[in-house]
Amino acid sequence: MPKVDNSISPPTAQRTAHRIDEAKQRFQHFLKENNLRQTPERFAVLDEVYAAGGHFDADELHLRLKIKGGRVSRATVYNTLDLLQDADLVIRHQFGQNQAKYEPAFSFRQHDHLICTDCHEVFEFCDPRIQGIQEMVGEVFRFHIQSHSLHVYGSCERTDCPNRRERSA
Amino acid sequence: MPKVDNSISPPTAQRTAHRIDEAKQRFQHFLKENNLRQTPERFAVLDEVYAAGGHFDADELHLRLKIKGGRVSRATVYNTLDLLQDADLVIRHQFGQNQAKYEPAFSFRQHDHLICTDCHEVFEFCDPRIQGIQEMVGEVFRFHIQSHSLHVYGSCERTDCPNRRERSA
DNA sequence: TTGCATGCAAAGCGTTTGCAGGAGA
DNA sequence: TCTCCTGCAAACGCTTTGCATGCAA
Repeated sequence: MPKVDNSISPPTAQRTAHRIDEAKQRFQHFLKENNLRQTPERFAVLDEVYAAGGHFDADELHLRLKIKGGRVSRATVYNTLDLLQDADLVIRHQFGQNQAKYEPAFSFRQHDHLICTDCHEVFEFCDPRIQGIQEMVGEVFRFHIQSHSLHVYGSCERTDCPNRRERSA
Repeated sequence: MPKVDNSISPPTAQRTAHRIDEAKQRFQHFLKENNLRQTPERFAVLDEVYAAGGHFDADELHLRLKIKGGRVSRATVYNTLDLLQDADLVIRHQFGQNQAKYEPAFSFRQHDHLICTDCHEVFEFCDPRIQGIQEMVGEVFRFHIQSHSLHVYGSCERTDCPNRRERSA
């Protein structure tokens, strides 16, 4: 019986809306705390981050904002993503060379990533043992541990795997 | 009693020499196999990679080669590092945004990395539990697992920690 | 002799920065 | 009003590419 858990359920529309509200409040609070301005651009970025949910990169986000009619510049997208990181509202992952991705931080729980080397699709999993490893490393090296990133790379075994679709591309 | 192991012993001069020989043979074999040319530049890069040992980035390596009087271009350094990766003679790690580092692959054993967020120094550790996690993730998602990277980030607890020296820089 | 490998410099890519204009507070 | 924030474009750092020359086979 594997301890690895891949039962991260997808969000319902209701839960998504609630998450956005929660995130918005937290961002407002963060901006006020730090004497930063509440601009429409910043909230547009936050909305888009939480509306879409999954993993995305900065340029994807910029494009989505453009399509929705907003006129938020690339610089502002990057700037706001930094703020959201500081506010613990998004997490940044470096999946490889020139493959930085972000995801909303109000996730259902802490998780790690499995990346398909064929199509770069990202899956999530949880394993409680990682917490233990992290704690022990901190003890042994006398480090104050802030975070970890575990990326497992591989390719799907099933020939009909949907994430093979982009293989030829 | 922690299972985490940080007893990776440093190489002796003798062992280093042996490792270089082994690596050189393997590289020769690899080049022949793939109908690639055995150029002095390629072996100069290999030598320098194994002579220094630890983690390094492409530009550091290029600089070291320049200092030693060689005239290997940046392009060739990158090209050769790619070949060495294909030959399983170096491993590339992406420790963060614009922080790609390489290390010789004939290491003493498989290990993961602890990165100081103050000075970016990299420490190595081993934990057998990671192997188990990797296998289970492969099973659950039906993936053929190729590799993993576990990076733990934190800062040292001791005020006299040597890796704080660059903190002000 | 043949064509792969090299050095150089220019281009590429994602990200950051500088600056003038615009809008929160 | 007074800054901070924004958009734009140019700069940035690392890496890759194009092209003429050089050298391994």
